[in-house]
Amino acid sequence: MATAWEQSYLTLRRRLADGTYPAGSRLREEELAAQLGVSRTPIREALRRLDAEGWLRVVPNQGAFAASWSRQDIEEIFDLRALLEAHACEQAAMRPTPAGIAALNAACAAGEASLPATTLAAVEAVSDANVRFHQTIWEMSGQARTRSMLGTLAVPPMILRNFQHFDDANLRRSLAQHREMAAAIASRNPSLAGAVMRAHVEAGKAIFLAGTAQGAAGAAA
Amino acid sequence: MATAWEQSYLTLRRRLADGTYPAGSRLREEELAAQLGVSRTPIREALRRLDAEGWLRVVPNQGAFAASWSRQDIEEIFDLRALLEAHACEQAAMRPTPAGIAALNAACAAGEASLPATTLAAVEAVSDANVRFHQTIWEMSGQARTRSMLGTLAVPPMILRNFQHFDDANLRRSLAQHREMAAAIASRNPSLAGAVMRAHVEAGKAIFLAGTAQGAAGAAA
DNA sequence: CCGACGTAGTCTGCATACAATCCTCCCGCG
DNA sequence: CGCGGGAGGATTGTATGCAGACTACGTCGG
Repeated sequence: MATAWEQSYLTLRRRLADGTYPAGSRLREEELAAQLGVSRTPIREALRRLDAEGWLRVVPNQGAFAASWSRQDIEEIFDLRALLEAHACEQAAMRPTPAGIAALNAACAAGEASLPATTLAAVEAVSDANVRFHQTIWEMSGQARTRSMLGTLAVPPMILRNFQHFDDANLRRSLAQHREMAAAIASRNPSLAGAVMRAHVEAGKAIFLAGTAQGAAGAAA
Repeated sequence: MATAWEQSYLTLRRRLADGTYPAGSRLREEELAAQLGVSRTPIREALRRLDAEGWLRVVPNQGAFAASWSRQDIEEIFDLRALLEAHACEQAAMRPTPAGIAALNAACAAGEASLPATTLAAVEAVSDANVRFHQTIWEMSGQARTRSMLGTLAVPPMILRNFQHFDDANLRRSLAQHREMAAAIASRNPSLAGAVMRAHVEAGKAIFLAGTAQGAAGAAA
């Protein structure tokens, strides 16, 4: 078993992602400690890291508050994802590994196997495959900082939420782009791979912004 | 006065930047606590944050080790800087403020006033003006995550070290590029501003890599 | 002589206790 | 009735103590 603060960090991050703690809500240390069965010390260390990564905001003497995302935040996050994911994709295409390519194709196949995504479980399956695809590219890029930065951009929860807005055509287009990227990486074509990724993320941004047109994006659970 | 852990964080970060703690060296909690006049608790919280930001690496049950940068790390950092700084520069050029433009011009003037940079103090003065220029652009961009990500890329220490390698011609070219960017931002020309910034960072990368040609970049104090 | 094991020492991980700060609510005053 | 001030409670900030893990060194066996 890993350290208590690391476990707490992972648990809290997952809960922040899935909406267990709504945006803007206050997280009390003692309560979290009781829930996770540890003392306040490791909880505090986990909160410091979550603060550094933008999952929440710690105000001195006031406590931790779950982050909420405004429309401007959403746009910035997608813009940064477009930059960083394209960068990672180009790097991955410069040195593809057989294992990496196999993982990409496996993620593609897993996503396609869940179509048509008519149930929530199927949507989650596609989402999982999607996350695995992107994370595999991050790994293949060999860029440690790029990977960790993408990890702090709340990418997985955003992908999951976004998939609620995808219709069947969007899902198929998204998966087709994954196949395109996998092929471009396998054939060592960085500029193509990067360009497809940029388009892929920009398309996701457009769908996300359309889906939350006038709704309060930050309040979504 | 801020909290003890925040003070400790700032102090330790400065020492990691200026080489007080050499790359790879081990940082013992009790020793740091004694040096900063606090207990181990705030020190530990500061270390967690420095770990999250990449300044050091905390290994469970073994302690914290000051980060060392390989040539590959340096390249990745400059590549990310090129992406993110250009992005910030474009955003700043979309909504320039009078105060921001004034700050940019002031930083330019301060840098130029220290030329020719024949003494170490003059080099540091130019470096300070340089850092202020870049940070002003980050502020003007209004992109909170972009700013914080750039902050984690060890940019200030890298700029300072890099300036040791600049000759007079390089310094003048660098400052001329700053003037170019300031003008492009003032005239609301995002693509020009972003392009100049990309070139600016790429030039810095080339000089840095040439300067540390076969030397151990990570070991540099 | 070299390698493996055991043990003492040191340091980190976590829990607990105490101090300081902030928020809330109530009371008094204008 | 509205507003300012203060006491109480709640919550965070910091210090300390103890237990567990790792390191280093010495010793024993091959």
